[in-house]
Amino acid sequence: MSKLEEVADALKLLGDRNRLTIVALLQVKELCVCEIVDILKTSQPNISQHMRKLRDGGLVKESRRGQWVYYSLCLEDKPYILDILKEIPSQAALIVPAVCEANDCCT
Amino acid sequence: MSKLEEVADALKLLGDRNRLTIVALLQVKELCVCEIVDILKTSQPNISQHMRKLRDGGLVKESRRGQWVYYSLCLEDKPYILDILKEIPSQAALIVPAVCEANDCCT
DNA sequence: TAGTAATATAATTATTTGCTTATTTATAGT
DNA sequence: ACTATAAATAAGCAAATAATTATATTACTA
Repeated sequence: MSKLEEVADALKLLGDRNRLTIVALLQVKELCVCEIVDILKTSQPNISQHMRKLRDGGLVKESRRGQWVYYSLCLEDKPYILDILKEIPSQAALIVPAVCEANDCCT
Repeated sequence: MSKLEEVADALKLLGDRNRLTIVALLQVKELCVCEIVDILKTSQPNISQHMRKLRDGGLVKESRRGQWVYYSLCLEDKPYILDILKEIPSQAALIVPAVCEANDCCT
């Protein structure tokens, strides 16, 4: 696959409102699936499938800890994506620990 | 529309192999439709429709000169897109003036 | 080890998208 | 005015995509 195609594929991943929000959220801190579901107000399988696409595209990595799967950004080799994220206002305010306090998942 | 949605829409536009190539080509120089058709080896209506999307998304501007419509980049207010384009190898080699010499469109 | 919670996968559906073919509009040249 | 060329638009279609619902997997806990 050419470099251009690689970039196009990454941009296609980010060209979705939900996925771009997820990546922006992960810039604040790593999150578990349940918290992303809670923030984006959509179904758990929907988020699960978005996370798989982001993982297959090499944009995030996962780490299972107990019951929970935590996702974090993986953009060391993709500085242009960080430049894109700089353009987006911080999504930090969306992260409220309600679910996590109930679940004891994210500290 | 939120800033995030604006960025997502722009990235969706660029997340297509043909459109990303077109934008990369326009970084080299403005081009008329017939030359883009020739370079990308696809149909004229296909390119026309891609150009309309890029124009509606504010990424390119057009200028008609005689029979020909020339497109050029319009990215002053979108520096993050220039950062993306830096990631892509120059597509200059794709531009060969065969069609334009026959048509007298691009100098 | 039975039950529960978190996540993933499968199957399905509805929408969107990229492309094709056919037609129309716009401009130039005779 | 008539013809030719460039580009845009319209209509139709197949493939891709985002979402939903249902089910399976994994891990903790009592």
